[in-house]
Amino acid sequence: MNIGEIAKRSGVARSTVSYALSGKRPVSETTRRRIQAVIDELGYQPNASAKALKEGRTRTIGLVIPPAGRRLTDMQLSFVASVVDAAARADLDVLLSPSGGEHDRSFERVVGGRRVDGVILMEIRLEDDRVTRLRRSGLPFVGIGRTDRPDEMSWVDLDYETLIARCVHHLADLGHRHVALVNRPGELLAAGYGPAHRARAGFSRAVAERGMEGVQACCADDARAGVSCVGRLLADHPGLTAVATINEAAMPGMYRAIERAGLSVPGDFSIAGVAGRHWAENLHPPLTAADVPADELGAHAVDLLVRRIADPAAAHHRLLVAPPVSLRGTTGPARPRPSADRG
Amino acid sequence: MNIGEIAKRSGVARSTVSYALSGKRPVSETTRRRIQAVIDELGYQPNASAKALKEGRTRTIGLVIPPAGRRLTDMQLSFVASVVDAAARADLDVLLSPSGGEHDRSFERVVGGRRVDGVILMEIRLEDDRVTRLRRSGLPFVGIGRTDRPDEMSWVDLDYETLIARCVHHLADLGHRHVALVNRPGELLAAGYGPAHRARAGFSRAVAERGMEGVQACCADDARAGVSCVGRLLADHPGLTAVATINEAAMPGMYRAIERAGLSVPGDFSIAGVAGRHWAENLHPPLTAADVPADELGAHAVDLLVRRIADPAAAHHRLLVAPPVSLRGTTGPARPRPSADRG
DNA sequence: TTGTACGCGTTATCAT
DNA sequence: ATGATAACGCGTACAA
Repeated sequence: MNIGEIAKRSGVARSTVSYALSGKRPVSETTRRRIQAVIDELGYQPNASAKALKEGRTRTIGLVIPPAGRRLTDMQLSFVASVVDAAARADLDVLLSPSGGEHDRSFERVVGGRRVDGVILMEIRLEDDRVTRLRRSGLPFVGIGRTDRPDEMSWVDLDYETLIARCVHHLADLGHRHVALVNRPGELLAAGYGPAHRARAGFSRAVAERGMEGVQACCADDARAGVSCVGRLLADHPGLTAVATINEAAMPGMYRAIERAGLSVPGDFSIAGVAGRHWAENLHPPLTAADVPADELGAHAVDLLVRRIADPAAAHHRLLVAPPVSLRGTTGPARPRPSADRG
Repeated sequence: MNIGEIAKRSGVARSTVSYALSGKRPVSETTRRRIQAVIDELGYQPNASAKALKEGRTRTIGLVIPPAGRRLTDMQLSFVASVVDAAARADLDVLLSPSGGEHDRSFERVVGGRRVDGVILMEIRLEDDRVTRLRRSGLPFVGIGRTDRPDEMSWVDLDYETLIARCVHHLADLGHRHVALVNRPGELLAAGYGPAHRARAGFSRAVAERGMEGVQACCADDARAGVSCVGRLLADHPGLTAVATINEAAMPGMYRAIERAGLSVPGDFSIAGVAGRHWAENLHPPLTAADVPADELGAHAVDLLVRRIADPAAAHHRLLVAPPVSLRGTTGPARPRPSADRG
């Protein structure tokens, strides 16, 4: 079913069908209705490829997500969901590209083949080849996250530095003197993943400001790693009474390790973190955490991208959010650990 | 950068460039290298729309996911992730369409505009307009889930009926005499959502076979609903000692309700369910559940779809899986409930 | 190897 | 207001 067929059956010219659909030239009501009747009958829809080829835009955006194999965290999934929803509201389709590096085939197809009008990039590193590649390509893009040159691109991001600092201050206010940061995986930190670095910085700063003792640990993104990571922290630091963390996926394991050590939360040990609201609420007990507004962030990213597509030369926009810490069930006054002789 | 430009700079015809890239006609090694040099220098990649227009295929598959607003369950997200990964391995891109009904704009764009070579459909209902629409369109498609006419399409699915029956039998073996089924939301059941209906059937059958007393409840897909649903079940049925469930998202709430009733798991009360392995393991205590192999199912769906695209006339294929129940920490011998006078 | 028609929708032009 | 015609976007594949 193509436009020529519709024209033939309606007894009009191809161009008339096109104009009837686009309204870019007046078409009499009678012919318009006749054409529409045929279209409805045959269920015609213009070929998206032909349209894209002619118009030079695809009405599709690319969403670059962390690559295969690695399991996405709840927060990342929330971003994906919110981007897809926001795009659908703007009548944009979303093409997913699970790509980590610049030379990923999927990434190259999406960026190089003009399959999309713009790209939303997730899990950005401080230095990121994909950002370089996208800038070189001239394709509009928006980061969920940012590089170490934040003024050179549009982005939305969480202020992990502030958030972790707030967690530490909250714990300090409760009397905790010895806290740990459970960070994202060491590979990510080594690869220059921004949130991991910024969480570090915020933690170090806050700990110094409050004259506390702080330890940092990296932890893989899963429950098992959370168990061993916190298990080790508890064993190595008898004075430790609290943990701050940005590692969502490890949280269930962290709870387990604390329980296995014979400690209760929040009676003997406190946890504060950064997580999506649902995730924090589903933990048991519910986690005191800065609630990440993934929905708004994703929607905002789409919004920025749509604007950038409309005017690629416009100034860059940024949005850095630092949601407040919601007090739930996992932080309480510091109490020396039962088996801790020193600390 | 288009193929004409490459041809000009290489001093050859456009078609020669095309043949040099596709290898569908011999091109002398010297010219091939000259062309390649120009391509590398300019970073040329063929325009995907033009290619799709000419070839009649997009090398893209559509993935229809549950629509906006409703939060996707962990299992649904696992399906999405596995489909995207499997597609990437096959060098296929994935276009996401968050659509519930047939008249969804996004759905129509994807199906009607020939934007994709095939479609994977999630959360299928026993009678599903989208299936009708897809069949009418002639576009190859594969279901993750199936309608009540399972022989008319290709699909992969979980055998919820068997799985829930197994959970019930497991509970019966442990001496439980009075169990409840916590199903998916009532709207889904009313809308004819297959898994909800099949879970019902499996539950009723197994309960009858073992001469048990069974109650059924629908529950929204979130923890809060889980709390109130199980809270009500516990209050209304003093003899109840176990729950079987397919409602992942409600599970954390179910745990909470049981705890609030002063019962321990699995000492006083047992839970068995159907869930992704990660989800089951992350619960506290880890859930005894049939571990849904979402990765394999998603990959298999992509595989079926690829085959269907290659040969749309081929016979339909199906895959019904019933993974075994992994015993974890939530089921134990039946024990009359502390406050239960009758039972 | 080259020239060219084709896939399909859009839009400008000239004419009615 | 509408028709007829053709150019265009870009890659592919057949005939020459």
